[in-house]
This record gives sequence, C-alpha cells and structure tokens, in this order.
Amino acid sequence: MSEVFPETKPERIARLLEAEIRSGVLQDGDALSSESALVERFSVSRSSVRKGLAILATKGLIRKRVGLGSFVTFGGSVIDNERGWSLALSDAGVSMGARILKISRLAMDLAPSGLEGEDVLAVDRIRFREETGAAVTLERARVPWRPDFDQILTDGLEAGSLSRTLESRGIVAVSGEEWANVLPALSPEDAAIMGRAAGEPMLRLRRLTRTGDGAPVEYVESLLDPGLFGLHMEF
Amino acid sequence: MSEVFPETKPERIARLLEAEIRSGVLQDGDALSSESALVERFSVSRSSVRKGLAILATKGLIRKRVGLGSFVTFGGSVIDNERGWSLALSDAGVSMGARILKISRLAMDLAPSGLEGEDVLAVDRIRFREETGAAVTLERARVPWRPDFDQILTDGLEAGSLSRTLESRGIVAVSGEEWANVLPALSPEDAAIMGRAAGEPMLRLRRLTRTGDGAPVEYVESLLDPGLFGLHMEF
DNA sequence: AGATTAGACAGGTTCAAACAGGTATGTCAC
DNA sequence: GTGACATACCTGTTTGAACCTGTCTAATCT
Repeated sequence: MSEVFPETKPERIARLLEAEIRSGVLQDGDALSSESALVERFSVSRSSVRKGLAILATKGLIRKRVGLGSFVTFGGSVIDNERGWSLALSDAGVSMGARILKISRLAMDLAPSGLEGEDVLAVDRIRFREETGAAVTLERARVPWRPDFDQILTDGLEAGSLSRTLESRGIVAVSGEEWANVLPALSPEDAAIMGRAAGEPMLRLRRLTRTGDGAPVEYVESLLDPGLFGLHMEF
Repeated sequence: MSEVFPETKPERIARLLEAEIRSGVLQDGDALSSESALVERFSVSRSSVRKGLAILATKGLIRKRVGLGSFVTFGGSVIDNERGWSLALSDAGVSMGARILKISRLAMDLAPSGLEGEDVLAVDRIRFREETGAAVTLERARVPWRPDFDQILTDGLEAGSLSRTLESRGIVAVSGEEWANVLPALSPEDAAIMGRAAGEPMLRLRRLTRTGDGAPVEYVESLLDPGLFGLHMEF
C-alpha cells in the first residue's frame, strides 16, 4: 500500500538480499558476498551497499564482523533456545502444566551472574507433570530492570512468555553463555516449592544472554528433573 | 564482550579443542598434536592454529613448551562455587593420575550409540586425585574395529592418548554430537571401580564423533565427578 | 537538501614463508 | 659407556600480501 514512493538504493539492496535469505538461497550461517562484490553486483557505491546491509543487521537477519564479512543469522535470534545446548526431553509423552510462581521487582538475588546489586525483574516459573503434580522444572529468570517493566507487574507476561514480552520492548538477545552442572542435593526450600524430595540430585542449567553490544538481557537459572532432561549439542 | 556468531578460525579451533579437553578425549597431561599437524587437520594456516592455542592457554586449559609441544593442563572445572565464573579454572591445580583399566577388542557393549553389534576397540580409563585415590572420571571409549588396531592391543596407546593413536592412523573427527545428563545413582560396579560411594549422583557425558563423510569415529561415555566437572558454552 | 558516489585510510583476519632457538634422539668416535 | 655432533621436530617471532569491514571526506547528482 504505502510503497508508492520510490525506493532508495539501500532499501532495494536490503529487500533483494532479504528475499534471498527468507527464501533459503542464503542460509543461516552462510557468508554474504563482500561489500565490494555487492558493489559490483548491484552497480552502486559502497555506501549504499553498507546502508543496505545496515538495514538487514538491524532486522537481525545478518551479522557483520570486521575482517570476516557479513553472515546470515536468520533463525539465530528468533527462538532463544536455538543455540547452545539444546534441552532434550527424554520422555516425550508426558503432559505438563506450567505455573508462574511470582513476577516481581527486587534486587538481584541469585549468585554470580554479572548482575549483582542491580534491580531486576524476577519471574519464577515451574512446570509439572499433570498426573503427579510434582514439578519437573523450576526456573528463575532475572532481567535488568527497565522503567517500562512496570506494566508487566500488573498485567503479566505477553502470551505467557518472557522472551516475547522482552522482544516487544525491543530487547533481543544475540549471544550468551550457558553453564550446566549437577546439583548434588535439592535444597529443602526448593524441594518444598517443587513438591519433590529434598536431597535429590538435579540438573542445573544457568544461562546468561546478551544484546549485540554486550549488555546482559536475561539470566536464567533452571533446576531440571534429571530423569526427564538432558543436554544435547552438535558440533 | 565476545560476539561469537561469525566465528574466526582461531575461535573455532579453540572451541573444538576445548570440547575435546572438557569431555576427556584429551586428558590432563596429554600432548596436543603439533601445530603443523593441527594446520593439516583444520586446514588453516599456522597463525590461526597458534591463535587458537593461545586462546586455550589464556583459559588455562593448555600449556606450551618450546621444543616439546602443547600439553593439556586441566583437571576439571569447578563451576559450582559461589565465587564467580572467571575463577572456575583456578582450582585446576589438583594433581591427578590416570590409569588405563583395559584395552581390548569386543562386541559393542554400550547402550544406543549407532555402533550396535559391531566389533570395537574398547579403552576404559579412570582419572583420580593423587591425594585421595578416588576416581573423578571413568571413561569408556569405543572405536569401530579396524585391522590395524591389533598393534594397539599389544603395544598400548601412542603417548597414552587414544586420539593420538587414531590420528596416526588417519582417523580424524570433524563433527559430532554430545549428550549430557545426570546419572542419579552410581552403580555398585562402577562405584567399586572408581572407589566412590554407590548411589552418588554423577554427571554423565556421551559423545559420538564422526569423520567428514559421516562415519563414526569414536563413542565415549564418561562418568564425571559432579563437583569438579561442568559444561560451559558460549553462543 | 538529501541521496549517492568515489576515494583514502585505519584496523581486523588469514595465509605463506622464512628464520631463530629449544628439545629429543640417533650416530659416531673415543 | 660417554661425550660431541648432526638431524629432526617442536615452538616463538617477524614480515608481507591479500582481503575484509569501519570510518571519514569531498564531489556529484536529483
């Protein structure tokens, strides 16, 4: 509808490259041609090519790195769990429910995470087996507080999803770190919350994601039923 | 800090070697392949190999010695402490011994791995703390049998390293998968082997590596001391 | 005025090659 | 057997070239 006015050259370049990415001609991880090659291909100046690539970069479709080039990242930041260890649910048939335990604003309460002392939005959730009622995951997410979070405290999460809620506020994680280890014994407090036996070993996953400029987006600490969850990675 | 997606070659090399070290394929004290051998294996220049090794050296995972080569200096990462992630490796100074339990030829004896029924070379190893004598890792490696493995049964591994032994026979892994989960209770048999208490929870790591054309190279199943070992990943 | 171009420069990445010096081992003379 | 030496292999270091993105400036087009 509103495409009546002429398209700038950067916009045209971005549109054509975006079509190649979305159609699969250029796939996730592929390198784009170098800027000078794109200059030849589109018969425009390097400035226009660079502006076109900048459009794609802000859309999250590509990422650039000095000395290397531009690379397709389509799919990389769509779902947060695409990269890193993927969580493998070993027994697929179980029906699970989810419940939010709390959504609140507080000073960072979890151990070393790079967010010490900061005010955070805290979201604690559990998932549990419908049949037994025992929780299979306990997940504590912490996000550095921003003024526009007030609404979350009253209205809750959008579509029940924290990452969706953050995304709608322009917060997108593109990189991060993840640690996994065995928690030898479930604490009595967490055991009570989860409806499990204290002292049980659990799989503990900790994950810190960051924006493109390195600012922390979200710190998540999860306790997982070791019988149901494992980690899987391809390399 | 580190934008990891478009990965440089040094970063890729460091990541792959780090995975081998952390999963026990390369063990404490093992010599890494020489730089020129790594040049061939990764098809990169020596500069890139050296930068990759430098990354591992700054992480404290290896130590280099002029005229000798690079050696793994890593006894597991302590990530379950309250002091901070960057200190995770500083406790790696514990002196550890290694012992080979058996090297033999047998029909595949480990659970689902894609090698069912095949004849394999089996190498079982443990590593233990010198002070206590308790094993911190128990590792069972299985490699599809090849005729030129006969010599291994009589002469043992080259430089005590299975990966080196395979490499000298032209077997090099370029990709693979890894699974991690919690073993809720150490079996009495394994407990006896490791000198630990039966019923202890352990971190279990399973790893299947493949050659460039998809043929399985090695299946490794490791039981790791959950207090000493964890998994870490950047993305 | 804004879009576009052309050019120059800085700095990161990678490769190839060469040279220096450390370390282990085999060989030869004694 | 011991010591001296050559040799092979290892890491450390430097250089130069080719190619990449990041940034800036000045001129040109519409």
